[in-house]
Amino acid sequence: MKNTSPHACGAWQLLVQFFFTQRAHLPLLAAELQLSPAQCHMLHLIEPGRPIPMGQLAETLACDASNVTGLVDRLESRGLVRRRPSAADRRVKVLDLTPTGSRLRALLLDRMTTPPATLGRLSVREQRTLVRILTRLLE
Amino acid sequence: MKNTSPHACGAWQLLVQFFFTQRAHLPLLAAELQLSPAQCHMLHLIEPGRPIPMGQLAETLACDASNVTGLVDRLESRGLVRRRPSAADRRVKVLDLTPTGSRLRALLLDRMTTPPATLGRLSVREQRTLVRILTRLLE
DNA sequence: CCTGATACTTGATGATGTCAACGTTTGATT
DNA sequence: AATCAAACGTTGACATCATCAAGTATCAGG
Repeated sequence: MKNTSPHACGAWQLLVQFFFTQRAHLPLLAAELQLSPAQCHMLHLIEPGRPIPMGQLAETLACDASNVTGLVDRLESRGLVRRRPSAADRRVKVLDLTPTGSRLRALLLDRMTTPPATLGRLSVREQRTLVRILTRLLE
Repeated sequence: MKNTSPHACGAWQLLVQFFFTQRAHLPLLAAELQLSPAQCHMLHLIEPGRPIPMGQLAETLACDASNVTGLVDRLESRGLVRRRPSAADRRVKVLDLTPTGSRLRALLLDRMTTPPATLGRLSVREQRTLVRILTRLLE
């Protein structure tokens, strides 16, 4: 099958390599913002002005719902997030960023998406190619 | 500065996106092998036949040394890893995979590096380009 | 109404991760 | 040679992350 061509495997291995590298860097980056890696992941998923049900977070994180409860408890106690009952279904609670949370999220994304020096080694043309390919890859 | 060109930022944002997606998938993949995400990370770092000091693992994982102690305790109690005193320096303990650990690691890497269907959407030429670019990116 | 399913919470438990303190070993200084 | 500071790994205390089982409240269909 075409998915297991040598080049496809090689590319994916490199992406996995990248994943583990980032996984090791995240705790350091998170600590600078007084956050844990899990909280960074949460903050990344809650877009400002786009309230999201807790259940959907649990599904995206592929974790138990009770885990989300605890994570939101801590984020809420720090004033980063608000819990609101949904108007449509009073079982679901919808999360939204507070202004503080929104600012912290922006800071986090800024730190995370500031490209490392190694990206400067690519030509602009290669950078554009990389964007095009990754876009197709991630849908 | 050239690092913050729009294309470089865009590319890095996509890679961060990829990172969080994988971060959500890892627990599921790990559970199939009766491992935790952290244990997967450890196993990924210990190459068969290449003993590695615990301190080096702590540095690569950017975590406290005592954390490595606990992780290795569990891996060792499951017979995946061996602790040996280093001949050169009796303070350091060197880790090596057992045959069982080596097999499990191979299984893990196989699952992780099996490219998803979306990679099939790229042409072979694009796959090759991706490999070339990522290689430069990750050193 | 019931009844079952869904959404979230709670409590118990284990794994992950940090910090401070400790014992051992090492290397350099004196 | 004796000492002393630094390095390596371990231990214990503690917070967080994560799962499971059980519970409460709400919804939707019969």
